[in-house]
Amino acid sequence: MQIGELARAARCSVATIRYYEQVGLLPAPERTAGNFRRYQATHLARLQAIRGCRALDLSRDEIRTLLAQLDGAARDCSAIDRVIDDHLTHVCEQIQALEHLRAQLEELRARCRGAGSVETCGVMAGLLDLDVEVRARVHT
Amino acid sequence: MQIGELARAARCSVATIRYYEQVGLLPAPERTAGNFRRYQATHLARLQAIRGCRALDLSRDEIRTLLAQLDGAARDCSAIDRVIDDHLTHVCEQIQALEHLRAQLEELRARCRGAGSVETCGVMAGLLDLDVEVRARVHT
DNA sequence: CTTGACTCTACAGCCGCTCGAGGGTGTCGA
DNA sequence: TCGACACCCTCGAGCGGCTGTAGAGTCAAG
Repeated sequence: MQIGELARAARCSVATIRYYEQVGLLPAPERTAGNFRRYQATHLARLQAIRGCRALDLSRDEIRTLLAQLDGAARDCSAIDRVIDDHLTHVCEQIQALEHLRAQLEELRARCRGAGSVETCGVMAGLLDLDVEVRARVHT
Repeated sequence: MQIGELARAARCSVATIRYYEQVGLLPAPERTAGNFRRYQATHLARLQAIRGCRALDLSRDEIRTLLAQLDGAARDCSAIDRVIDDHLTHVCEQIQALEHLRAQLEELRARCRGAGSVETCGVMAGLLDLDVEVRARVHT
């Protein structure tokens, strides 16, 4: 199986696969005589797991932790659970931050409501009053 | 007012201010004889507006659009409203994507529930089944 | 022998900063 | 006059998770 076929099977781009190899998520496969990567079924399974993790928005490091548990034949799954739990907490925090953001945006938009001019609009003025401390850190 | 004082007033870092200047959000101020930046009150107002926008997670380009409206002495505020509306829509989409993510994570975590070993845990197996197509594009 | 689909490496770019190195400036007190 | 110290300067690299480009090589079919 060469890289394009693997990419189609895992529904990701060829560049993404090479990137995963580069950062050590996907093991480097054997090469053909012409230096093409040749993948086995195990690679597809691992790539699908990685894509699943990314679909859950897990970071590179979190994914590495999970994969290491698989590889290490760990006796219990507590480390796996911890990664999932931590990430769940993180996702909930992000949701809360975004809800806060939405409320602020709605409040801001309400300040305009048909005011014609920039001066009377109140949106730009409202920007100055925002509580920058309670910054919604959406991207982490 | 030099850069450190401005940074304290706007509650951001000195490096951030230099970055905003570099990318054209904040106009380059005058310099002292010793090549230090010297800011006026107008710079603080503009910086606070930028920080307000960032607190709402507006992008560089969205902020540029808003600031251009301010600078251009535009007659009506429809462009401003459009930026806010579009961003609000975007934030709502992000929230929905994250809710979907949370549901998936909770479902995944439920698969373990005290299974001791990695093999019987079901979490790793669950990763393979995730609908990668409906990928929650949280970061845009 | 050529065409065309595929592959290779290496590097730059995106965003919104943040940090570090290696220097200069300006105001104190001793 | 010297040194200590806080502040400032520029330049360049780094983060994550890719994406895109350039320029070259591989391989099967016609």
